[in-house]
Amino acid sequence: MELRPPPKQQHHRRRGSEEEEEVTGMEHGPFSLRAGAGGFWRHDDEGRGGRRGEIKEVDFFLASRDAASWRHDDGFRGTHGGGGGRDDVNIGLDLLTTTTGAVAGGAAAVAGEEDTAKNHRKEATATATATAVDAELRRVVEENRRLRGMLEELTRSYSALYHQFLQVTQQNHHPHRHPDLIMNNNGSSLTQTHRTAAALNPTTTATTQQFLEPRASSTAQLLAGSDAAAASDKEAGGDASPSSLSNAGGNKRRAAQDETAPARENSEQAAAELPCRKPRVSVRARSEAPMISDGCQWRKYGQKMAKGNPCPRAYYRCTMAIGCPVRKQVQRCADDKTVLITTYEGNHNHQLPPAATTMANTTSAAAAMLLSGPAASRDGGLLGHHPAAIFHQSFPYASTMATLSASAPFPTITLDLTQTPAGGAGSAAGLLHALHRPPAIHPAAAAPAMPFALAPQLAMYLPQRAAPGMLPAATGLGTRQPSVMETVTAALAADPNFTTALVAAISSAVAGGAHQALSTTPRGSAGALAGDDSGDGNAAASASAEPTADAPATSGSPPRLATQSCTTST
DNA sequence: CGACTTTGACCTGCGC
DNA sequence: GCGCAGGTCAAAGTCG
Repeated sequence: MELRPPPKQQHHRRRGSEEEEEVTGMEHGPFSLRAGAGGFWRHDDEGRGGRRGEIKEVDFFLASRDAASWRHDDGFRGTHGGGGGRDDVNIGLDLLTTTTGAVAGGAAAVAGEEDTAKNHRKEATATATATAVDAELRRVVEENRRLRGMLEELTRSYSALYHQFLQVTQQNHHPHRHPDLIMNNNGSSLTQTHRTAAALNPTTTATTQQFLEPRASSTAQLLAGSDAAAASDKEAGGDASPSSLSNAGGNKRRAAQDETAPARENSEQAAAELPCRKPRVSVRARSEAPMISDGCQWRKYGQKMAKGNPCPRAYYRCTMAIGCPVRKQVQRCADDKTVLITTYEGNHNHQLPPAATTMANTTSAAAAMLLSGPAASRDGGLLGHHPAAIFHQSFPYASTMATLSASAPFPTITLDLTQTPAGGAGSAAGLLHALHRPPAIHPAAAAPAMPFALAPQLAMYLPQRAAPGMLPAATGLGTRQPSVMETVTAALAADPNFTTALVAAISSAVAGGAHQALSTTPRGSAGALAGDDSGDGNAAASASAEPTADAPATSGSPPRLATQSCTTST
């Protein structure tokens, strides 16, 4: 019998003062949980008469309307913020201007010496203020410079480790290389293999994953060999055997998957369908809320106590479409309970709402980045449009945030967004700087024949360019889609926490190609996804990047979308 | 009544 | 083969 925390159901169900108190406490957490900004959960609370006062989710992509009150609070942001179309100005300059105006007015109105002295004092005060602001600005810039240096060092270390990893992986898997892999390899390096293959055919992402999955290659070899049939039966859950029909759990799931692909034409397809081959993307974020809002609708189907962690792990299944295979696990970090670890597995078989798209793009792009390697972005040619390349071009700073674990049962890419540098604003500014270079992405987006089409998430940012097939609901809203910069700065304004800003920044600008590349499945749903790329764009356009009540994520949202809870005991 | 959460039971994979 | 841990199912309970 497994360990379980004391029953929390009653506590969860009966809204009491302590729950509200918890909410109150969360408002002071690193994530802004105020309802006024139109968070994803807010739609549910207000629109569906949900449980008031209950905050079970923190919106990762809270594009706060509070951005209207957005202000530069440091000089560096001001340096890069102007490109977002904002007219923000340096506070210090404002103060000076105001004071100067007061001086002029006073001089005109009063000629007395006392007033003159007073004006001199005011002027002196204004000068001192300007000096202080200037000094602060210099300090921030200097701190930013220092952090950049640290970041570059980290990046170098990461690259070195990554290449070591590639070498080790190549040594481990070369004897068991999949036939298709060999065909694609052409004697070139592992990295190059993936680069070329991925650029030519997104489906080869699955092939690349074989390098990352120790069991995968051996399985593929088994399936490709003379024992393919037997191995296939075994690996597929033995759905042909009578005994397995009565089995619950994994066999049923595999049987269900086999229903969608009754006849496997080759070993690659069979191997790729195995659940164990799905890579996972784990996002670590600091949050007091029990679950981050990623835009999708999730239904909790289980909760377990994981060994070595006092906090239970919750299992969620995507309910935005029937049969969507995507699942996620939510668990608090054992070491730091403020860190929420959300692990995604599988690929959506439906269009995603914008918020979900951003998260999917973020994780997928990070995964693509890691799968293809940091060197990929520096390549020209085919790889110039590889999602990883885009990710790198857009986020040269991001490589240090993501790690890949090949030791886990699943190839798991971890996006660690919990590490807030001391000069977070400086690093954020680096991202802002990166985001300020949209041409790195737009050309690829504009080319329909690219390995992946226009990133839907990005499409809505393109000026003068309506996403093809934009839903009337979107166009009818008449709301201006925020620019990348605005999204980032709005997030910064909504929540000074760096991780939040980071997520918003990455999510807003990562091209959808990465999503497509990684979401491509060998079953053909990939084709649907690829074909629906513009559909994603529709989805992205159908609702504003700001999840507001005006633009619900989906028309068919279950009533309790916002009240999904993860009862993580602490 | 439907949608959702909770939770005990069950299944599978893996290590010993 | 056994035990453990992870993952999932499905009945029961809850809520609007």
